[in-house]
Amino acid sequence: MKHAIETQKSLPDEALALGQQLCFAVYSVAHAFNRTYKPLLDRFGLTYPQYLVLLALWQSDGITVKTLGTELGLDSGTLSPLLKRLEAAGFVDRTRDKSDERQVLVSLTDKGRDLKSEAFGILMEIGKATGCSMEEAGALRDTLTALTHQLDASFAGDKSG
Amino acid sequence: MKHAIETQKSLPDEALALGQQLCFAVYSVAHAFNRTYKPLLDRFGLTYPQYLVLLALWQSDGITVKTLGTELGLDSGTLSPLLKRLEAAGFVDRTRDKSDERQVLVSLTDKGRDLKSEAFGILMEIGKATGCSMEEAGALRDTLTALTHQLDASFAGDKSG
DNA sequence: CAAAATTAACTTGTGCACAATTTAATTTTG
DNA sequence: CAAAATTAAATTGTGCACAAGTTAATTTTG
Repeated sequence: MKHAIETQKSLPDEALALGQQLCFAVYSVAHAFNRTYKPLLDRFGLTYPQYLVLLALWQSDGITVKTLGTELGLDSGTLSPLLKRLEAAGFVDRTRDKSDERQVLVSLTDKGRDLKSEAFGILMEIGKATGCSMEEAGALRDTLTALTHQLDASFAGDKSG
Repeated sequence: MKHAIETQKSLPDEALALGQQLCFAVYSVAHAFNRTYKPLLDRFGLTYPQYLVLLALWQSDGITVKTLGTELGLDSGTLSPLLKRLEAAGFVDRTRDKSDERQVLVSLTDKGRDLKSEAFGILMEIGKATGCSMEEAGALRDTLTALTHQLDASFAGDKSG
């Protein structure tokens, strides 16, 4: 009697297959990117999330942990220990904001700034590994960004409405 | 000599912006899916990776840890503790394979099998949250799956050649 | 202005994810 | 057939990711 007369419209069994799921395709490609980045970042002693933090800082140095978190979609529970490790490795400095002692300003050291020139090389390697043209990559990126916003909106919608 | 003559073409600074990166779009949508699944899975006391394991088992019950790992792209270092938790929660059983004592067979309990009927509802909720038609979702899934294979192939290619 | 509410960062605890190592079983080879 | 190589799981150690709770600074309000 288990899955019974079931779902009427009766989604076929294969609808549940891993290979059918968009979420699993996303999950898998995220891991694949991680694997691809790893050897490139290992040379600098960086993890992928640490590299994302540097990408953010190369665009706007000296921002708060909060701002960094907003850009990356991470909270301080993730960022605090990560930034400590980046500081220990000599890539960033963390200083209390004099005008608001609650905040901590994250800024690049010389070592952190210097690494930026290497990032262009990493970018090219990754671009090559994807096998995508700039246009394809850009289109896919925009599709995924839109999907992220759609999912976040649905999520927020569930809480209130 | 690596990427050598290189930056000649001189990628502009904005090429490094987070919003420009395909990898960051992937990273972000993966987290967005996680957030969307969380309230749906919390009701059953499941995490998202645990749910993926059940999806695999609903298609083919009684497989080895190794086979499960191949399907999910995970190793025993991740799966062993995860499966222990799934067993403790009563969703699966783990038994040594009599014909090859190295292997452990993972099979669904009644409780684990029963949960399958709920999965169709989760599928629908997620589908709704993505705001995609079946066709759009399928096309995006196929694009991402192809990209995963491309990245894995580049990765493997780096090690040998 | 003082009490209450809010905010930013940090801390604690749980659960992936993965590299590296260990242990035990099986297979290959000499 | 025994030694060597391989294989499957599990274990250990590091680093995210996130919920929940803490602390200290700031802002809001009565």
